[in-house]
Amino acid sequence: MSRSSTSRSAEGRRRPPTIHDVAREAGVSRGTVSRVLNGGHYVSPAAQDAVNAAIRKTGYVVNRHARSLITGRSDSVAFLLTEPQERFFEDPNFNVLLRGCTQALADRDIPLLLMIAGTADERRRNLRYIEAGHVDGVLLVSSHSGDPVVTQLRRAGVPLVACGKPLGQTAKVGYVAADDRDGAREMVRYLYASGRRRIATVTGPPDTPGGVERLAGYRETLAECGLPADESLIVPGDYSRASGEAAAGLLLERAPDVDAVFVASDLMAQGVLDTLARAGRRVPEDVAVGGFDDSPAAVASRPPLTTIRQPWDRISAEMVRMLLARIGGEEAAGVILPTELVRRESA
Amino acid sequence: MSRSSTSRSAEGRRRPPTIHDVAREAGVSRGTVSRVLNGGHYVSPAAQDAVNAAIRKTGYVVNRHARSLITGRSDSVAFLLTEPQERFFEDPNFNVLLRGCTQALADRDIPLLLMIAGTADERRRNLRYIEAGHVDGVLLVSSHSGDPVVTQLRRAGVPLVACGKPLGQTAKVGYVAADDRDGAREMVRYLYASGRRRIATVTGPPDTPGGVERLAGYRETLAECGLPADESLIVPGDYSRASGEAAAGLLLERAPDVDAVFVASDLMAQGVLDTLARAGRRVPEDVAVGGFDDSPAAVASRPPLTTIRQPWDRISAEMVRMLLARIGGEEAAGVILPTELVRRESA
DNA sequence: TTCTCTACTGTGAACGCTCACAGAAGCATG
DNA sequence: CATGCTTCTGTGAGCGTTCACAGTAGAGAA
Repeated sequence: MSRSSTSRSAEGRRRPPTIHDVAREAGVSRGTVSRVLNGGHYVSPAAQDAVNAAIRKTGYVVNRHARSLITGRSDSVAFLLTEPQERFFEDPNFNVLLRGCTQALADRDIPLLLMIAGTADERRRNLRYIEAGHVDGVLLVSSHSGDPVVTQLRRAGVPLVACGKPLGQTAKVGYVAADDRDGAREMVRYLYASGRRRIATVTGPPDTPGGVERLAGYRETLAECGLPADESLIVPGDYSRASGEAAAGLLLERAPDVDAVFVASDLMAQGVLDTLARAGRRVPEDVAVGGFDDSPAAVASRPPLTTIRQPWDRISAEMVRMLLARIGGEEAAGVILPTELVRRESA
Repeated sequence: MSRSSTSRSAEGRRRPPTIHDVAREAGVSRGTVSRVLNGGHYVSPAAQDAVNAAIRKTGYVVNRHARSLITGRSDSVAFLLTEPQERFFEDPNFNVLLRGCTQALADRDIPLLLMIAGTADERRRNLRYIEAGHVDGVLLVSSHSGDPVVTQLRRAGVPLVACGKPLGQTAKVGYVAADDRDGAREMVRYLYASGRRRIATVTGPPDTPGGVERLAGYRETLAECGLPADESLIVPGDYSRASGEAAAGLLLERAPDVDAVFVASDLMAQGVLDTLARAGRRVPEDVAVGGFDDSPAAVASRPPLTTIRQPWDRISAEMVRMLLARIGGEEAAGVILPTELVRRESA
């Protein structure tokens, strides 16, 4: 009555081989095959070889559903993107990050589930999915602080690693971030060293780590260099190109004698360049412009942007490493990675 | 010996409720709960309500591993990206596509697994994963033709929907594409209608659908309009900005009297604009420039680019719809969606 | 010899679900 | 009153794996 060994239906996919087929082929029991599959401890070399040969011969691939059912692990992780919907997708940094994480996970044979939770409804749905244990951990990319997702996932006990230092409760939340403050310091120091004395800044939103830390670095360095703290030189932005344009306009009005601008993102810096060009200021002769991110836009802009490189490849690799460690039971920790000044023509 | 009902460990996650817990809570059997979960056929209204209440009360979420183990379906699909590694991630079109697919799938509560197969090794690994039945279908984004992945997935009988018409064997492969040829036609017609008579083109690679079809549309329209077919007006590109710059340089050399260029991608069009600006040609007064894609770059470029909009939102929605239909047993089909001319300042 | 220890192997029993089937109840038809 | 149909419900089996446990064989020690 039951189907014959290695049966296949006439049309369609053949029934994939099970651990049982492999065991029969190798002349051992299911248990031994399972042991080979899971590290090969307490397996004789002969059995080991027989099983491996049988796996090759049958084309066996483990059924992850069956495995997950019993182990309680899913061997997959979520890449969860919350908040500002399409914003992230336009951000070149995000691409690099997603790509890096996918790669790092693939190396460990772990699939990545991409989740986008723009609306509250999507957030609820994704949260339910995650809390149901369908993934072992979450890589969280959330721009703004006070994200309710963080709190909920923490409460549910789901291993979590965030990109960028969460501004609120950081306990029990692992994170990997670039050294925003030090990057800002380096840029402002560089502008100062090249002779600039009226150094302005265009900031990011005050509820993002980058908005806070880069501004802090700017302030510290001015003080270090003995320059006066002039609030009219500090203009807020929201990371968008348009806000960079507007900020530069405001700046030229308030402080026409400005000779350098440290802009908290490359995208905004492009807007600043546009406004400066329209106002007839030459870059870098009249005004030096420094960006942040080293996005592709930095190379494409005219003139090419001197900027601070964020080590996205290292960030993604570290996020994955940390998440897997957390899944393995390790405690939460924070890692801050160094940035690097990239000199181009704008400063 | 066994754990008490709804047991929870002191620390860590509590044991999630099973279908059994729900059944007990609702005073019905597992079977009835299962029926409610799967459409509610042959369930009395009273039982229906009791089960739904019990689900809410217990916070039950179906264990997809257990379900998949028996149904043989995984209720997840792969988004498979093959070939040119980071190229795609720099392409804004790709972002929109990925986002659209994630969204469309999320609406149906189906997770998307992101797979990147740049190297042959990654291709092999991902293929093994897919063929093992870990996903129900594949959304394939592959730029170049003759992709071995297509053949292998077809042979394995995995439901497959490609983005863009596969140039090779199209039988049994579903695809969704923009109407490249008609888009090109519309642009060239528009250039002609605005009085241009020396209309050049910068093409995409000849092994991509966009490279072939957009060129064909260009040729057809010139003939229609009674303009001579002048091969010196056709310059090859590879979709990159740099290749656009180079192509425009070559073009100005070969045909200095050119008064319009239809460029097969916005990115290349930006390169063309750069070269034209350096050569002192005004756009659109001296030379009109038309792009293709309507990427964010089209708005950002100076002057803003007249271009052909690809309906990425509809493409992604249709890809998902078609894939699910194929998983449901429907035959492969091809869908071609209309493009749209977007008038800005460059033409 | 006998015992213990180690290295290895096989065997049920789960994991949480769906599916097929059997059966019960209600109602109309012969 | 039996028969059939429809609607609904519960039950046992089994999906493919891992895990705990029981067992075997061989080596070395007493």
